[in-house]
Amino acid sequence: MAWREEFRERRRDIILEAAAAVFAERGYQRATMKEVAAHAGIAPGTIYLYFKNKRDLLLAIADHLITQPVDQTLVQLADLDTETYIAAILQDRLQFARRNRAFLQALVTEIWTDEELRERFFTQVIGPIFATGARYLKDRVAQGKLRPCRIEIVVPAIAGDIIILSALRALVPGHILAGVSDDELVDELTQLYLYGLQPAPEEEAE
Amino acid sequence: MAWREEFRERRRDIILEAAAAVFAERGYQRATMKEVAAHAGIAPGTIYLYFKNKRDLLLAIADHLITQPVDQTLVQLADLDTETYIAAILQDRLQFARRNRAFLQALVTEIWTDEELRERFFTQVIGPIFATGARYLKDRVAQGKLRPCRIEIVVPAIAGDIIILSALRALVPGHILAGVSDDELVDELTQLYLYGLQPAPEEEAE
DNA sequence: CAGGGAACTGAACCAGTATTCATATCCCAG
DNA sequence: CTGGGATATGAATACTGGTTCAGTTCCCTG
Repeated sequence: MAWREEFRERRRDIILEAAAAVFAERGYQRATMKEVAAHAGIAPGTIYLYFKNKRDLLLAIADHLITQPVDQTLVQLADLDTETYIAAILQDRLQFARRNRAFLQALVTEIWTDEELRERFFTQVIGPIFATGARYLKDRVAQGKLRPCRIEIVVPAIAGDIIILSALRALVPGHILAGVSDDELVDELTQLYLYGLQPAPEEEAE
Repeated sequence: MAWREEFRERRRDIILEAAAAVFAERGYQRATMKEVAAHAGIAPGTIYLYFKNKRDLLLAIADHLITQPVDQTLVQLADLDTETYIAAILQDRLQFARRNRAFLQALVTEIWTDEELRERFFTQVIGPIFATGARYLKDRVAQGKLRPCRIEIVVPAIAGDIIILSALRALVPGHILAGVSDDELVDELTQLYLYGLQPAPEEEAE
């Protein structure tokens, strides 16, 4: 009997992924239930056996992100030296963005105008990520390994930057960041955040 | 006779601003022409005497941003020292974002799913801004006043960061960047981009 | 003051779409 | 094989909202 449950669960996932794909492609508002159904290979009516309505589908997309195992990676890496750690964070954010591209983009189109969705997303998804970063940074500063800084500004700056840059790259591949790879992006930003734009002092050879 | 033209022009602006406000508030898709009309204090039909259709209204919003005088500020400031200049850029971007909040936010909701709009926005608005920044940075690097870096990454990083942070602040004032002022934001980011997170060498007292 | 053109109005139209539900299909237990 | 519960279907429904246009108002000109 239990396998029935599982089957149902799997089908729900299929619909959810189809919805994410279509919403990401066309935006939540202009995407139609018919399109979502077609993409999932089912009839429109079937969706309503798994989700209350269109909006419920959107909220489920948010929940999907929320309930994802939060990156233990970041916690485990806390002993690495700063440079490696920052690079690891950036790398990790990039991969998260890539793995969940459709889900994230589906949300992005609605976040700006949907109070409830925004609230959910920021407290449940973004908040914990920032908290992890903040904890690490605070430690390092306390140890004198990083200069004192306003952590509540620096953390969103770093985490936001990598996301926005990869979004830019994906969105307008022709112009901005054309032909820049993940690794190049991570390297350059790591340098920027660690050492800034100051020229290296003369006496310290590379 | 000419004053008639001018009157017409002014009314067009009123409608455009109303549209930007309503689109920003509700998002382009869910905003109705009736709402725009009400906000402008006219009848729905009247809008169509000034704009072809709803989409034309959106494109006009983009054009409004495009035809704004591009910041001579940035060009004029090119002789300042690096720290002042970067702070000035960030300040300038913040003010631009503030002045055009409604127009920008109206676009943001659609950019993700509208190829044409995205193309326009990035080539006409973002492109020139990046170009100015890139030119400056290149000069400085050539003069040895900044370390060599991949300019095509650093410029979007800096320009994007300040925008995303101010957007975050406006969007979720309760959580992220609660109570951080423009000046604090600019100061902290300037330090970050110039000097990074490295602790200051011991021998150099503040 | 009369005539006429320009600007404005908002009710009506119609295309598109979220949701429902009567019907069909599937699949297992008896 | 067969009855029936669960599942799926997609045409029909109801409604929303962009756009039109016949009628009205406004204001200038002669």
